[in-house]
Amino acid sequence: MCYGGGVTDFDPDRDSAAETALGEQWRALLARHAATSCAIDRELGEAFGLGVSEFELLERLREFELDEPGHGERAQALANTVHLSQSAFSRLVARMEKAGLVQRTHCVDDRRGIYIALTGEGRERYAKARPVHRRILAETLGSEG
Amino acid sequence: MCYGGGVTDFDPDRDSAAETALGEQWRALLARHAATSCAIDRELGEAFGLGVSEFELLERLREFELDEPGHGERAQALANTVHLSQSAFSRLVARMEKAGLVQRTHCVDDRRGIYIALTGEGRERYAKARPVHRRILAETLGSEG
DNA sequence: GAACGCTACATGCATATGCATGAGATGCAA
DNA sequence: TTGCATCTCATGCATATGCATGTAGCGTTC
Repeated sequence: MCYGGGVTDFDPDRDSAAETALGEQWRALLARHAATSCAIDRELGEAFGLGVSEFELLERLREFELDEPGHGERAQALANTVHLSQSAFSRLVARMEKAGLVQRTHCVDDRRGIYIALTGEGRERYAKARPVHRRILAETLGSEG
Repeated sequence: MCYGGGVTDFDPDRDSAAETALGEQWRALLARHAATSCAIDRELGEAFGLGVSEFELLERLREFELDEPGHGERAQALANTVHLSQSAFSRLVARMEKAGLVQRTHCVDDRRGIYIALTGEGRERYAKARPVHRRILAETLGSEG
């Protein structure tokens, strides 16, 4: 009889149960990420000229600012929080400085580093964009458990 | 005394509890997505010349193929599954055809549409890449709950 | 203090992406 | 049949990204 196959069967075209679960988790993550970041890019882009990365950076800067009002934050400390390569982060900051949302200043104690700080315009733009951002999160993440 | 503030206080710089939860969920999603897709791009890129989108397309094609061996799948049906714009999807298929992984054929019943099918090389590449992909998912998604 | 390695950020280059548009095919209406 | 709207995929263009590299400043060793 066929006894003996059971759970030890191996089919190279089939995942194990654990693999299947992870695969579904990954697909769900991809779908959510696409839907949400797409909506953010579209709505915040149209209304405020911001993308996902731009908004994230504004938000981190605002948090740092509330936490410790000062001269801004080191670039290195911020780069990790927005999931960009060092070069992409450098350009992101350059774009946003050009747009008047942030300001770069060289550190006095270590002239290799730079501080990045919100401008008034950046603070204002973030305040306006935040409700929209939160609404999008509620719409795209809230209903799906 | 300060009685009377309580839960009705509104601070434009603070989220409600629900907003905070969604915000954290979104940041976690961003972090996981970045870590996982980054690892996939790096490892599958080095070993097999595949990125996240390339692997996803191979996987969908393989699934369709196992489900119903035939002439391939309509482009339109696949485009939605990989979270790309129509133009990006078109170019993805073009790249992969050039690399010998898939094959495009015009539909006979509707000559506007195309069928996309795995080649032998595509099937083989997918079979080799899949264990690596699954391992990365286990490493980046498995441990984080 | 000169030379060396290391760190922090900027930039050249190749590429993947999205939007707008183009090109070909279909179907329907007059 | 002709004309027109629609559909499916491809392509021009602008831009964001990553990798490799460049540039400037720091620290250490001799």
